[in-house]
Amino acid sequence: MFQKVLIAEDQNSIHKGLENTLRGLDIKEIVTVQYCDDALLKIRAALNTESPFDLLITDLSFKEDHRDRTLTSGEELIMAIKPVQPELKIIVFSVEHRIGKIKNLLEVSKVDAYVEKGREESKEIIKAVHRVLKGDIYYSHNLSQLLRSTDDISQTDKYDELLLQLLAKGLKRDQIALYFEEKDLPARSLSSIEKRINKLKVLFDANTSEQLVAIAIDRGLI
Amino acid sequence: MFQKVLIAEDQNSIHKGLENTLRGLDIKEIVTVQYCDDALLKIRAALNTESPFDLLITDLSFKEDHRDRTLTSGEELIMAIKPVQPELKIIVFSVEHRIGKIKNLLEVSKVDAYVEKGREESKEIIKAVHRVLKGDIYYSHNLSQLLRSTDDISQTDKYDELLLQLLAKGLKRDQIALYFEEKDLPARSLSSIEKRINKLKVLFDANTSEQLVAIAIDRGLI
DNA sequence: TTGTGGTATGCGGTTTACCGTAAGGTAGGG
DNA sequence: CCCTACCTTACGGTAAACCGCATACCACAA
Repeated sequence: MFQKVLIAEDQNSIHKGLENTLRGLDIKEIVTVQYCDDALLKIRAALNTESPFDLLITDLSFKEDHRDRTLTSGEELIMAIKPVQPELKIIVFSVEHRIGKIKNLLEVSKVDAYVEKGREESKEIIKAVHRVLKGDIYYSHNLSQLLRSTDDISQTDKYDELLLQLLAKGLKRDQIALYFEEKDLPARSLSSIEKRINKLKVLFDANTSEQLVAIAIDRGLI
Repeated sequence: MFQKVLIAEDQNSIHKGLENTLRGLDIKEIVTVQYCDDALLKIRAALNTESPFDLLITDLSFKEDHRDRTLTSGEELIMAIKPVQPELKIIVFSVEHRIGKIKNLLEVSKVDAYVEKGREESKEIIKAVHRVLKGDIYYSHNLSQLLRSTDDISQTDKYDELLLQLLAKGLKRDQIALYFEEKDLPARSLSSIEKRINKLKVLFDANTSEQLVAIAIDRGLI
C-alpha cells in the first residue's frame, strides 16, 4: 500500500470525509493541505527526506481568498509537480464533469485516475487507490463511455479552442484574423477563420455562433 | 436549538463532514438523504408526526444516476417544499458562486441562509445555524459585498433572461421575435428584441453577442 | 518536372445583424 | 380633453457575417 499520501482539497468537510475513508486502508501517513502552493512545498520538502510522498489526491478548483497564490488550480499544481517528482502517482478528485477538461487531464497531464465527486465517491476513491497502486489508469463509472463517445472533441485542435476563446472574449471575425496573423498561426485569413467557425458549428450542431460559444463553455473547452 | 435537521447532499464525503460538524451543536436528530425526492418524502412524512423537521440544509446540484428523479436540483426541492411546509428554515450549502443564481435564491426563493462551500465552510455552517435560529438571514463572508455591487443584474428582468436563453439556444433575432409573439410577451417586435440585446450588451460591457452569451453564462443568468 | 490532393486565400453576392430615426400607442397629469 | 413622457414598432442605411466558388499555395509522388 502507499506509504505517504498528500490530499490537496480546500473544502474542509471533504477533508475530514476523505481522511476517514482512507484510514480504512493501510496508509502510514496522510497529510492534507488547503492550498495548491502548500501542496507543492510539502512535496518538495518530502523529497529531501527518506520518506517522499508516493500518492497525491487533488481537487481541481480551489477558491480564492485573502492569500496570494501562484498556483490557482489543480491543473497548475499537477503541471508544477511533473518536473519535481514525475513518478508521483496522482488521483484527481473533482466535480468537474465536462468531458473536454477530463480528457485533457488524462491525455495531456497523464494523471493516474479521475474520480468524479458524487454519491459513490468514497467507494470510488478506494477503488482508484487500489488500481493506481497496481499501476493501472482508472476513471470512475460512466466516464469510460463518455470518453469514447466524444471523439468529436478530439477533432478540435488548440487553434479551434483559441478561436472559441476569442469569440467568447468579444472579438469580431476580422479581429480574430488579425490576432492569428500577429501570432503567426496557420489559417490566419478571414476566410479561413470563417470556415473554421463553420466547421465547429457543424461539429457541435450549433445554429448560431452565440450557441456555439454556449456549447463550448458547457463542454469545458473554454 | 433546532430539534430535527434534514441534510440533502449527494457527496458522501461532505455528508460525513457535515454530520460531524453539526454534532457539536445541540441538535436532537439529524437525517441525511442523497436525493431531492427523498428529502421531500421525509419532510412530508415527518409533518404527520409529532416531530416535523425544523431545518433543512441542502446542496443545489445533485448528480444524475440510474435513479429516476422528479426533483433534480436544490432549487426545485426548495420550490416543492414551500407549499408543503412554508415555515421550514432553509440553509443552502453549495459551491455556486454565480451571483445571479444566489441572488435569485435569496430574493425569490426566500431561503434563510446561503453558505458557499470552501475552506471555512464548517465554521460558516455553524454560524449560519445560529443566525437562522435567531430568525436572521445569513450569507457567508464576501457575498454581502458582491450582492450589493451587482445591481446591474437586478436591472435585467425575466424577459431579458429568456432572451439570453434563446440566444444561447441558437435562435436568430427574428426567430426570437416570433417566439415572443407566440408567447404574447411584451416588446415582441424584431426592433425591440434588437434594442433589448443592445441594452444588455451595454449593461454587461460586451462587444459582441457571442461575448454577451458567454458573460450571461458566467454570471449564472442562464 | 508535372500532376494531384489537400488546405489556404480572395472575392462577390446574399443574408443577417446593427443602429439611428421617426412614427404610433398608451398611461398619467393638468 | 390635450399634452407629455415613455415604451413599442416600423423602416432604411450601413456593417458584419455567411456562403459558395475560383484561384493560389504547398507537399508529395510519379
